[in-house]
Amino acid sequence: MAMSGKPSETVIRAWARLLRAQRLALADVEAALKKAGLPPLIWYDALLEIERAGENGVRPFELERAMLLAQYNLSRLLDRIEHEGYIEREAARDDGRGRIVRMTEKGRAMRRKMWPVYARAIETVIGRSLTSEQVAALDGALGSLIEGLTR
Amino acid sequence: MAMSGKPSETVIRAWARLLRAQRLALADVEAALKKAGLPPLIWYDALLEIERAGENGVRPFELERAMLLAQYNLSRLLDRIEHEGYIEREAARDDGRGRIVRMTEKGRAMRRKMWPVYARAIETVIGRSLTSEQVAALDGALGSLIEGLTR
DNA sequence: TGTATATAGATGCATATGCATTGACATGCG
DNA sequence: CGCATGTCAATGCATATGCATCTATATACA
Repeated sequence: MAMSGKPSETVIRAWARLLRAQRLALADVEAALKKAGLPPLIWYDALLEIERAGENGVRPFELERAMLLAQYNLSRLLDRIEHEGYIEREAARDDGRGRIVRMTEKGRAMRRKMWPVYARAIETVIGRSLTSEQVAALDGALGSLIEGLTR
Repeated sequence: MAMSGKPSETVIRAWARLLRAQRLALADVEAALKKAGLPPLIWYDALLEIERAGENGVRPFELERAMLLAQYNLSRLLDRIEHEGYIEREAARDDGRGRIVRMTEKGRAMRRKMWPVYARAIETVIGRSLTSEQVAALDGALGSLIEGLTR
Protein backbone atom coordinates (compact mmCIF):
# COMPACT_ATOMS: atom_id res chain seq x y z
CA MET A 1 0.00 0.00 0.00
CA ALA A 2 1.65 3.14 1.24
CA MET A 3 4.77 5.01 0.23
CA SER A 4 7.22 6.39 2.69
CA GLY A 5 9.58 9.30 3.35
CA LYS A 6 9.10 12.58 1.57
CA PRO A 7 6.06 12.98 -0.66
CA SER A 8 6.47 12.44 -4.37
CA GLU A 9 5.63 15.15 -6.85
CA THR A 10 2.40 13.36 -7.70
CA VAL A 11 1.35 13.19 -4.07
CA ILE A 12 1.99 16.89 -3.66
CA ARG A 13 0.10 17.74 -6.81
CA ALA A 14 -2.83 15.55 -5.79
CA TRP A 15 -2.90 17.30 -2.43
CA ALA A 16 -2.89 20.75 -3.99
CA ARG A 17 -5.62 19.73 -6.39
CA LEU A 18 -7.73 18.26 -3.63
CA LEU A 19 -7.73 21.63 -1.89
CA ARG A 20 -8.34 23.57 -5.05
CA ALA A 21 -11.04 21.34 -6.51
CA GLN A 22 -12.96 21.30 -3.28
CA ARG A 23 -12.76 25.07 -2.91
CA LEU A 24 -13.90 25.72 -6.45
CA ALA A 25 -16.67 23.16 -6.35
CA LEU A 26 -17.92 24.23 -2.95
CA ALA A 27 -17.95 27.88 -3.96
CA ASP A 28 -20.11 27.05 -6.98
CA VAL A 29 -22.55 24.99 -4.96
CA GLU A 30 -22.83 27.59 -2.21
CA ALA A 31 -23.38 30.26 -4.83
CA ALA A 32 -26.20 28.25 -6.39
CA LEU A 33 -27.94 27.91 -3.02
CA LYS A 34 -27.49 31.56 -2.21
CA LYS A 35 -28.74 32.63 -5.61
CA ALA A 36 -31.88 30.60 -4.96
CA GLY A 37 -32.33 32.36 -1.63
CA LEU A 38 -31.68 29.17 0.33
CA PRO A 39 -29.61 28.52 3.47
CA PRO A 40 -25.98 27.42 3.20
CA LEU A 41 -24.94 23.89 2.40
CA ILE A 42 -24.13 22.93 5.95
CA TRP A 43 -27.75 23.48 6.86
CA TYR A 44 -28.71 20.90 4.27
CA ASP A 45 -26.29 18.39 5.74
CA ALA A 46 -27.66 18.97 9.19
CA LEU A 47 -31.28 18.81 8.09
CA LEU A 48 -30.63 15.60 6.19
CA GLU A 49 -28.96 13.90 9.13
CA ILE A 50 -31.66 15.02 11.50
CA GLU A 51 -34.45 13.99 9.17
CA ARG A 52 -32.88 10.55 8.74
CA ALA A 53 -32.99 10.09 12.47
CA GLY A 54 -36.79 10.19 12.29
CA GLU A 55 -39.13 10.39 15.25
CA ASN A 56 -36.53 9.49 17.83
CA GLY A 57 -34.32 12.40 16.93
CA VAL A 58 -30.55 12.55 17.22
CA ARG A 59 -28.16 13.48 19.95
CA PRO A 60 -25.90 16.41 19.12
CA PHE A 61 -22.76 14.37 19.78
CA GLU A 62 -23.89 11.94 17.10
CA LEU A 63 -24.39 14.74 14.61
CA GLU A 64 -21.01 16.07 15.59
CA ARG A 65 -19.37 12.86 14.46
CA ALA A 66 -21.48 12.36 11.38
CA MET A 67 -20.83 15.89 10.18
CA LEU A 68 -17.22 16.23 11.31
CA LEU A 69 -18.02 19.40 13.14
CA ALA A 70 -16.43 20.74 16.29
CA GLN A 71 -18.77 20.57 19.26
CA TYR A 72 -19.11 24.33 19.65
CA ASN A 73 -19.70 24.80 15.95
CA LEU A 74 -22.47 22.26 15.93
CA SER A 75 -24.01 23.79 19.03
CA ARG A 76 -24.20 27.15 17.31
CA LEU A 77 -25.30 25.77 13.99
CA LEU A 78 -28.21 24.13 15.79
CA ASP A 79 -28.95 27.45 17.50
CA ARG A 80 -29.33 29.11 14.12
CA ILE A 81 -31.33 26.33 12.51
CA GLU A 82 -33.60 26.11 15.52
CA HIS A 83 -34.06 29.86 15.46
CA GLU A 84 -35.49 29.52 11.94
CA GLY A 85 -37.86 26.88 13.21
CA TYR A 86 -36.48 23.96 11.20
CA ILE A 87 -35.61 21.83 14.21
CA GLU A 88 -36.48 21.51 17.89
CA ARG A 89 -34.25 20.63 20.81
CA GLU A 90 -35.38 19.08 24.03
CA ALA A 91 -33.76 17.39 27.01
CA ALA A 92 -32.84 13.74 26.51
CA ARG A 93 -34.95 11.56 28.78
CA ASP A 94 -32.34 8.89 29.35
CA ASP A 95 -29.32 11.17 29.79
CA GLY A 96 -29.57 14.25 31.95
CA ARG A 97 -26.63 15.89 30.19
CA GLY A 98 -27.97 15.46 26.73
CA ARG A 99 -30.36 16.90 24.22
CA ILE A 100 -32.47 15.44 21.47
CA VAL A 101 -32.71 17.20 18.14
CA ARG A 102 -35.77 16.62 16.03
CA MET A 103 -37.01 17.88 12.68
CA THR A 104 -40.05 20.10 12.36
CA GLU A 105 -42.43 20.03 9.43
CA LYS A 106 -41.01 23.36 8.37
CA GLY A 107 -37.57 21.80 8.41
CA ARG A 108 -38.65 18.89 6.25
CA ALA A 109 -40.14 21.34 3.79
CA MET A 110 -36.94 23.33 3.64
CA ARG A 111 -34.80 20.28 3.09
CA ARG A 112 -37.07 19.17 0.27
CA LYS A 113 -36.89 22.62 -1.24
CA MET A 114 -33.12 22.71 -1.12
CA TRP A 115 -32.49 19.35 -2.68
CA PRO A 116 -33.27 20.09 -6.35
CA VAL A 117 -31.06 23.15 -6.30
CA TYR A 118 -28.30 21.27 -4.55
CA ALA A 119 -28.60 18.27 -6.84
CA ARG A 120 -28.43 20.41 -9.94
CA ALA A 121 -25.35 22.14 -8.60
CA ILE A 122 -23.63 18.83 -7.85
CA GLU A 123 -24.39 17.58 -11.32
CA THR A 124 -23.03 20.77 -12.83
CA VAL A 125 -19.92 20.71 -10.75
CA ILE A 126 -18.99 17.04 -10.95
CA GLY A 127 -20.93 15.52 -13.78
CA ARG A 128 -20.18 18.24 -16.26
CA SER A 129 -16.44 17.79 -16.49
CA LEU A 130 -15.95 14.11 -15.78
CA THR A 131 -16.85 10.96 -17.66
CA SER A 132 -18.54 8.31 -15.60
CA GLU A 133 -15.26 6.38 -15.58
CA GLN A 134 -13.51 9.41 -14.12
CA VAL A 135 -16.24 9.87 -11.55
CA ALA A 136 -15.85 6.24 -10.53
CA ALA A 137 -12.08 6.63 -10.27
CA LEU A 138 -12.43 9.78 -8.20
CA ASP A 139 -15.00 8.18 -5.96
CA GLY A 140 -12.83 5.14 -5.43
CA ALA A 141 -9.68 7.05 -4.65
CA LEU A 142 -11.51 9.39 -2.27
CA GLY A 143 -13.06 6.38 -0.58
CA SER A 144 -9.63 4.92 0.14
CA LEU A 145 -8.38 8.28 1.29
CA ILE A 146 -11.21 8.66 3.75
CA GLU A 147 -10.71 5.16 5.01
CA GLY A 148 -7.06 5.91 5.64
CA LEU A 149 -7.89 9.16 7.41
CA THR A 150 -10.63 7.72 9.53
CA ARG A 151 -8.65 4.79 10.85
CA MET B 1 -17.86 13.68 -21.87
CA ALA B 2 -20.47 14.90 -19.45
CA MET B 3 -23.67 13.39 -18.16
CA SER B 4 -26.90 15.27 -17.93
CA GLY B 5 -30.05 15.72 -15.83
CA LYS B 6 -30.07 14.61 -12.23
CA PRO B 7 -26.83 13.40 -10.68
CA SER B 8 -26.24 9.68 -10.50
CA GLU B 9 -25.63 7.96 -7.19
CA THR B 10 -21.94 7.78 -7.98
CA VAL B 11 -21.73 11.49 -8.68
CA ILE B 12 -23.43 12.25 -5.41
CA ARG B 13 -21.18 9.90 -3.51
CA ALA B 14 -18.08 11.35 -5.13
CA TRP B 15 -19.25 14.83 -4.17
CA ALA B 16 -19.86 13.85 -0.57
CA ARG B 17 -16.48 12.17 -0.40
CA LEU B 18 -14.74 15.16 -1.91
CA LEU B 19 -16.04 17.31 0.91
CA ARG B 20 -15.29 14.76 3.57
CA ALA B 21 -11.83 13.79 2.38
CA GLN B 22 -10.77 17.37 2.08
CA ARG B 23 -12.06 18.25 5.53
CA LEU B 24 -10.37 15.28 7.18
CA ALA B 25 -7.10 15.77 5.36
CA LEU B 26 -7.00 19.50 5.92
CA ALA B 27 -7.74 19.10 9.61
CA ASP B 28 -4.81 16.70 9.97
CA VAL B 29 -2.44 18.98 8.15
CA GLU B 30 -3.51 22.06 10.08
CA ALA B 31 -3.15 20.12 13.30
CA ALA B 32 0.41 19.10 12.37
CA LEU B 33 1.36 22.73 11.72
CA LYS B 34 -0.24 23.91 14.90
CA LYS B 35 1.40 21.19 16.93
CA ALA B 36 4.76 22.36 15.59
CA GLY B 37 3.93 25.91 16.64
CA LEU B 38 3.76 27.12 13.05
CA PRO B 39 1.30 29.44 11.30
CA PRO B 40 -1.73 28.04 9.47
CA LEU B 41 -1.55 26.47 6.06
CA ILE B 42 -2.83 29.48 4.19
CA TRP B 43 0.21 31.41 5.35
CA TYR B 44 2.37 28.82 3.68
CA ASP B 45 0.48 29.18 0.43
CA ALA B 46 0.82 32.93 0.55
CA LEU B 47 4.51 32.84 1.46
CA LEU B 48 5.22 30.37 -1.33
CA GLU B 49 3.46 32.46 -3.95
CA ILE B 50 5.15 35.62 -2.78
CA GLU B 51 8.56 33.99 -2.62
CA ARG B 52 8.13 32.64 -6.13
CA ALA B 53 7.55 36.17 -7.37
CA GLY B 54 11.11 37.03 -6.35
CA GLU B 55 12.60 40.50 -6.27
CA ASN B 56 9.84 42.11 -8.28
CA GLY B 57 7.17 41.10 -5.83
CA VAL B 58 3.54 40.38 -6.61
CA ARG B 59 0.45 42.47 -6.86
CA PRO B 60 -2.29 41.51 -4.41
CA PHE B 61 -4.79 40.99 -7.22
CA GLU B 62 -2.49 38.38 -8.70
CA LEU B 63 -2.26 36.57 -5.39
CA GLU B 64 -6.00 36.80 -5.11
CA ARG B 65 -6.40 34.81 -8.30
CA ALA B 66 -3.61 32.36 -7.63
CA MET B 67 -4.93 31.57 -4.17
CA LEU B 68 -8.65 31.71 -4.91
CA LEU B 69 -9.18 34.15 -2.10
CA ALA B 70 -11.72 36.92 -1.87
CA GLN B 71 -10.19 40.35 -2.13
CA TYR B 72 -10.97 41.38 1.44
CA ASN B 73 -9.72 38.08 2.82
CA LEU B 74 -6.43 38.44 1.02
CA SER B 75 -6.10 42.03 2.17
CA ARG B 76 -6.47 40.96 5.78
CA LEU B 77 -4.33 37.89 5.43
CA LEU B 78 -1.55 40.13 4.15
CA ASP B 79 -2.14 42.46 7.11
CA ARG B 80 -1.51 39.59 9.50
CA ILE B 81 1.49 38.19 7.66
CA GLU B 82 3.01 41.63 7.32
CA HIS B 83 2.42 42.25 11.01
CA GLU B 84 4.64 39.25 11.76
CA GLY B 85 7.30 40.70 9.53
CA TYR B 86 7.27 37.98 6.87
CA ILE B 87 6.36 40.28 4.00
CA GLU B 88 6.45 43.96 3.10
CA ARG B 89 3.96 46.00 1.15
CA GLU B 90 4.75 49.14 -0.77
CA ALA B 91 3.06 51.30 -3.39
CA ALA B 92 3.31 50.02 -6.95
CA ARG B 93 5.42 52.39 -9.00
CA ASP B 94 3.55 51.86 -12.25
CA ASP B 95 -0.01 51.82 -10.89
CA GLY B 96 -1.08 54.39 -8.35
CA ARG B 97 -3.91 52.19 -7.10
CA GLY B 98 -1.76 49.19 -6.48
CA ARG B 99 0.63 47.67 -4.02
CA ILE B 100 3.60 45.38 -4.33
CA VAL B 101 4.07 42.54 -1.91
CA ARG B 102 7.55 41.27 -1.30
CA MET B 103 9.11 38.62 0.89
CA THR B 104 11.41 39.47 3.77
CA GLU B 105 14.31 37.31 4.88
CA LYS B 106 12.30 36.41 7.93
CA GLY B 107 9.50 35.29 5.65
CA ARG B 108 11.79 33.10 3.61
CA ALA B 109 13.06 31.53 6.80
CA MET B 110 9.54 30.81 7.99
CA ARG B 111 8.51 29.24 4.72
CA ARG B 112 11.57 27.02 4.81
CA LYS B 113 10.80 26.06 8.37
CA MET B 114 7.21 25.17 7.56
CA TRP B 115 7.92 22.99 4.56
CA PRO B 116 9.26 19.83 6.24
CA VAL B 117 6.32 19.75 8.63
CA TYR B 118 3.88 20.38 5.84
CA ALA B 119 5.51 17.83 3.55
CA ARG B 120 5.46 15.16 6.19
CA ALA B 121 1.80 15.86 6.86
CA ILE B 122 0.93 15.60 3.17
CA GLU B 123 2.77 12.34 2.90
CA THR B 124 0.96 11.00 5.93
CA VAL B 125 -2.41 12.11 4.73
CA ILE B 126 -2.22 11.11 1.07
CA GLY B 127 0.65 8.72 0.69
CA ARG B 128 -0.23 6.55 3.63
CA SER B 129 -3.54 5.24 2.41
CA LEU B 130 -3.16 5.24 -1.36
CA THR B 131 -1.03 3.24 -3.73
CA SER B 132 0.83 5.28 -6.31
CA GLU B 133 -1.71 4.13 -8.90
CA GLN B 134 -4.51 5.45 -6.74
CA VAL B 135 -2.68 8.71 -6.24
CA ALA B 136 -2.28 9.05 -9.98
CA ALA B 137 -5.96 8.31 -10.53
CA LEU B 138 -6.98 10.84 -7.90
CA ASP B 139 -4.64 13.43 -9.30
CA GLY B 140 -5.94 12.90 -12.82
CA ALA B 141 -9.59 13.06 -11.88
CA LEU B 142 -9.08 16.16 -9.75
CA GLY B 143 -7.19 17.75 -12.62
CA SER B 144 -10.15 17.28 -14.93
CA LEU B 145 -12.51 18.52 -12.28
CA ILE B 146 -10.52 21.70 -11.80
CA GLU B 147 -10.30 22.23 -15.51
CA GLY B 148 -14.06 21.95 -15.76
CA LEU B 149 -14.58 24.33 -12.87
CA THR B 150 -12.12 26.88 -14.09
CA ARG B 151 -13.45 27.13 -17.59
C1' DT C 1 -10.13 67.27 -22.56
C1' DG C 2 -13.77 65.91 -19.54
C1' DT C 3 -16.87 62.67 -17.78
C1' DA C 4 -18.40 57.88 -17.05
C1' DT C 5 -17.02 53.48 -15.89
C1' DA C 6 -13.86 49.94 -14.28
C1' DT C 7 -10.21 48.23 -11.28
C1' DA C 8 -7.05 47.95 -6.97
C1' DG C 9 -7.09 47.77 -2.39
C1' DA C 10 -8.78 48.90 2.41
C1' DT C 11 -12.22 48.97 5.97
C1' DG C 12 -16.75 49.27 9.07
C1' DC C 13 -19.97 46.29 10.50
C1' DA C 14 -22.33 41.72 10.90
C1' DT C 15 -21.78 36.87 11.18
C1' DA C 16 -19.21 32.62 11.87
C1' DT C 17 -15.39 29.98 13.83
C1' DG C 18 -11.77 28.65 17.16
C1' DC C 19 -10.31 28.20 21.92
C1' DA C 20 -10.93 27.77 26.64
C1' DT C 21 -13.91 27.15 30.20
C1' DT C 22 -18.14 26.15 32.63
C1' DG C 23 -22.20 23.59 34.43
C1' DA C 24 -24.51 19.60 34.64
C1' DC C 25 -24.72 14.89 34.78
C1' DA C 26 -22.62 9.97 34.16
C1' DT C 27 -19.37 6.39 35.09
C1' DG C 28 -15.70 3.92 37.40
C1' DC C 29 -13.53 2.52 41.39
C1' DG C 30 -11.89 2.62 46.34
C1' DC D 1 -21.75 5.30 49.24
C1' DG D 2 -18.22 9.12 48.02
C1' DC D 3 -15.00 11.02 45.21
C1' DA D 4 -12.23 11.37 40.91
C1' DT D 5 -12.61 11.43 36.23
C1' DG D 6 -15.04 11.48 31.85
C1' DT D 7 -18.72 13.08 28.69
C1' DC D 8 -22.46 16.26 26.83
C1' DA D 9 -23.62 20.65 25.69
C1' DA D 10 -23.41 25.74 26.06
C1' DT D 11 -20.99 30.11 26.19
C1' DG D 12 -17.55 34.30 26.85
C1' DC D 13 -14.08 36.08 24.41
C1' DA D 14 -10.74 36.43 20.50
C1' DT D 15 -10.00 35.88 15.71
C1' DA D 16 -11.42 35.23 10.94
C1' DT D 17 -14.70 35.70 7.16
C1' DG D 18 -18.50 37.72 4.38
C1' DC D 19 -20.77 41.78 2.62
C1' DA D 20 -21.12 46.37 1.38
C1' DT D 21 -18.94 50.42 0.71
C1' DC D 22 -15.20 53.76 0.21
C1' DT D 23 -11.04 56.03 -1.66
C1' DA D 24 -7.95 56.43 -5.19
C1' DT D 25 -6.43 55.77 -9.60
C1' DA D 26 -6.77 53.97 -14.35
C1' DT D 27 -9.10 53.43 -18.75
C1' DA D 28 -12.50 54.30 -22.37
C1' DC D 29 -14.74 57.22 -25.22
C1' DA D 30 -17.82 61.23 -26.49
